[in-house]
Amino acid sequence: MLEFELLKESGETSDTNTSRARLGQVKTDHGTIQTPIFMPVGTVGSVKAISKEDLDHCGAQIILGNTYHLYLRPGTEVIGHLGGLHDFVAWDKPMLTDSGGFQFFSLAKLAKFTDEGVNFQSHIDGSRHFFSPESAVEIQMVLGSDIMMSLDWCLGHPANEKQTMEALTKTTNWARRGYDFWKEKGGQNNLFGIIQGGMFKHLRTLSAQQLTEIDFPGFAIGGLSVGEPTELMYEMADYTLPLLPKNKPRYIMGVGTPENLVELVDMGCDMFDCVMPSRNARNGQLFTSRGTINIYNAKFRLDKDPIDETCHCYTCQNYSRAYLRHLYKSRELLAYRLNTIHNLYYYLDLMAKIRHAIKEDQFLEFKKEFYSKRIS
RNA sequence: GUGGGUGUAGCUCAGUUGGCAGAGCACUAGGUUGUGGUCCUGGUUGUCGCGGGUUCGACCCCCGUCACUCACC
Repeated sequence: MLEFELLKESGETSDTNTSRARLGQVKTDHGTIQTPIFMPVGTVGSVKAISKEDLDHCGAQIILGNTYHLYLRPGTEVIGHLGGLHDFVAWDKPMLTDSGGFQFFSLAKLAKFTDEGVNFQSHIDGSRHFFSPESAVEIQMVLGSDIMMSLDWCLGHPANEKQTMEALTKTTNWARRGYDFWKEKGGQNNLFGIIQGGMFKHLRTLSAQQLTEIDFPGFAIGGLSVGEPTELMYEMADYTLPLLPKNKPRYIMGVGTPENLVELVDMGCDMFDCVMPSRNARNGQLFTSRGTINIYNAKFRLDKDPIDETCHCYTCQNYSRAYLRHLYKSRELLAYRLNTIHNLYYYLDLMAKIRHAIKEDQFLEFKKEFYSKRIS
C-alpha cells in the first residue's frame, strides 16, 4: 500500500521565479519517507561498500534495488524463497525497485525490443532471457518492492522524433499492460508509471497525458540525463513536471548532481536516485559544501583537515584528507567505505536541509546560500 | 684473473635493416547522472652508463672505459 500526502507547496517568490518546491511524505508498508528525497542506489541488493548501519548513519530512508540485476543473480526464486528482498538484504525500511528498462538502454547491444517485451542476453554469462511488462511487475512483486516501476523504453541523446515516438508508444502500452497485470494479481497500489518523450515537448505532453490516464499512485520522468546538456535536461524537466498530478509523487530517475537536485526540487520534483554519490566515492570524487574535490590530488598529501569542515558524517568526524588520499591511492578497501559514507551523508543531509528550508519558507534563501558557498 | 651477459623514464623492460626514443606501472590532472565501473580519458618525466670513432645520420656498428651480474679458475 502506498499513500502520498502533499504537506506543503512552497510558492516562495524571488525576482526571477516562483518556487514550486513541495514538501510531502510517502507511506509504504515498510514505513514513511519524507520528500523531497534522495534514494541511494543498491543495484544488486547492496549499496556498494557500506552496511545497513552506515546507511542509517547517512540518514537513508529508502534504497533502490534493480530488477534486472536481481533477476539474473541471485535469481527471483532465491529471493522469493528467502522471504523477499527486505529479509534477504536485512533492510526493513522502504525499497524501490527499478524495472530493468534502463539496463536495456545501457546494455543496448544485448537487448532487442519487440512489442511483446525485451529479449536480452545476460551481461554475466551471455544466457538469453525475456522480460515482458507483466514479468517485470511479477518479479518486483516477488521481491516485495515497496515502490515498483513499470517496464519502459529509455532512449539516449540524441534520438530523433520517430525513434522517440516509438519508444514512447511502447512505454505507454507496456505501462498499461503492467498495470492491468498488477491489478489482476492484487497489486497494492504501489506501481509507478514512467514518462518518456525524449527532448520533444509535445511528446512529453503526449506521454504524460497517456500515462496519467492510468491510475498510477506516482509518476517518474525517465529518459533524462542520458547525455544531453544540463540546460536541456532542466528545460525538459521544468516543462514535464507541471503535467503531472499534484497529489501524486514525482520522481526524476537517475538524477543527479547536488545542483541538479536543488534545481529540480525548485521545479516541483519529489524523488531522486543517482549512482553519482556512491560511484564517484569509489572513484575518489567527494562532494562538499564548496563543490567537489578529487581526494587523490597531490595538494591533500599533508592536509590534516576533514573533507568538509561543516560535515558531521563519520568520515569527517574521524579522518583527515591526507589519510583518505593515502587510503585511496593505496587501493585500501576502507577508502571505498569511508568515501561512500561521506558522499551519501552529504546528499541525504542536503535533502534534509532542503526539506527543512521548504518547511520554514526559506527554500529560495537556502538555494542562494547553497550556490554562494560553491567555489567553482 | 679468464670468458660471457646486462646497462634506455622513478621502477620493470621493449626498441625492427643505422632514419623524429617507446610501453606498462608509478606520478599528475580531468571525467563519471534509473551502477556491466578498483573504471575511463589526457598529461609530465630521458646526458639511451661514460669517452672516443665510423657515418649525411648512432640506443643500434667499431675501439676504449666504468658499474652490475653469471660461469670458470
